[in-house]
Amino acid sequence: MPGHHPTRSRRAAERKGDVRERAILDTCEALLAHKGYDAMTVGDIAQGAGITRGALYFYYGSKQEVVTALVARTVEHLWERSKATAEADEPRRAIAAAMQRTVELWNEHGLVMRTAIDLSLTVPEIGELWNHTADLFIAAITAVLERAGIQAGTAPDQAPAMARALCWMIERTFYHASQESREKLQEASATCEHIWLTSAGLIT
Amino acid sequence: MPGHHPTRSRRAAERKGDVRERAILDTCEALLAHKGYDAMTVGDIAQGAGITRGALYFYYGSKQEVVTALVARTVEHLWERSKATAEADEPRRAIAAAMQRTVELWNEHGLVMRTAIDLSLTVPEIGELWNHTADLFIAAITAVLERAGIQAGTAPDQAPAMARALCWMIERTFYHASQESREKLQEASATCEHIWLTSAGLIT
DNA sequence: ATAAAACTCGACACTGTGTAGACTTCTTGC
DNA sequence: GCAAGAAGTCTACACAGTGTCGAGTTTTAT
Repeated sequence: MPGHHPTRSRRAAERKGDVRERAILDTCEALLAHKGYDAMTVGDIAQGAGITRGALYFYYGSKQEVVTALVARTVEHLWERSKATAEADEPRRAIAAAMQRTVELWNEHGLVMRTAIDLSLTVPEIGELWNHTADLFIAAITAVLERAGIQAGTAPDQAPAMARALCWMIERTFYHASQESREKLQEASATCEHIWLTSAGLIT
Repeated sequence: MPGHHPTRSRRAAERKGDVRERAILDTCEALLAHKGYDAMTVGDIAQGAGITRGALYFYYGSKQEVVTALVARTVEHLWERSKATAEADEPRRAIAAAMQRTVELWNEHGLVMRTAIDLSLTVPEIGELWNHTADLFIAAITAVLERAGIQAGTAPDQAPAMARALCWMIERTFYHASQESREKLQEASATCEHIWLTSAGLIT
């Protein structure tokens, strides 16, 4: 998204602009925390990053672009973190592990994730980013369900459709719980895990 | 929310202002459909309702107030519609009925409901309206779960917590599906119903 | 018929956005 | 070590949308 770096030479580690870019994103994240997206102006971001509005527009073309970059940075971290999924595990264990990892992700990045969800509709690029992320999770859930004996297929009571619904359940439940406290998040996780297990036929 | 009607006499059926108010809300709903909340300006709304911006501010203090009123109108309709719930029915039948009714609600009011959800965070009044609505649904789901034999209590695998998660699952799944098509909505409904039944222990 | 209310309008001040152009500071090839 | 150009920074401006004000017009009740 940073628009103006046509040729970045091979050894110029840490240009001044890279530091600024990071400062902008960090400031944006901080502001998001106590002002919220709407209240936060690009002037605020610039000031927080120690530059003027004009200078900020050198790096990002708009407020939306800044936030999009922030979401992209975070989401990238999510993927990184989730790549190491113990896919080949026994279903019950896989589910527990997945839920635990998700709790950690929301504890660390809840704020940005909530913002991403909120802006999915209005900022198409963020929507795409978030949908892609959701699809990864849905695929993972589908895999576990199938390994637990749920039929693969496109009917509403078969693995992919159920995985989609379960994914949205987790997203939404965590979205709300992460606004409250870490304890609520942990409880919410237990509830979601229970429903997931039941749906997979792993609890009578 | 219409701020300036200190005394409305008892028989004055259909003041001019009432008609305007309705026109404003209708226009707002229409604009929401093809422009979206952000793109829609209060000038647009006023123009659509056949008055000037200045006149609109006589009825509503801001764009947010207009949309809040629209959401309130719709949500009131939801409650109306849901009061007639066949609470005393056999669980399986109650679940099927509830899901069918929910599909109808989303078919009719999907747009406003989606907007309400999107604005829940940024507009506290809408958030409250929507949370209250959700609580009604959660209570209804809890009742069904308990009648199906799920323990009442506050633990993560007991009725209220599960009802909450199921409610968010339905909300989110319908939110996405209603953006696509009526067919998707129907399928999504089937999936949610299946998970609900399973969680209630009504499907092996 | 008249006074109060309900209602309407155009003009204004303010805030935030995004752009233009001039200026300074780094980098790099020679 | 020194030009040339890329990278970075700034002030000033034009513009769009919001919300307010005060002066008017219409409706309603008496």
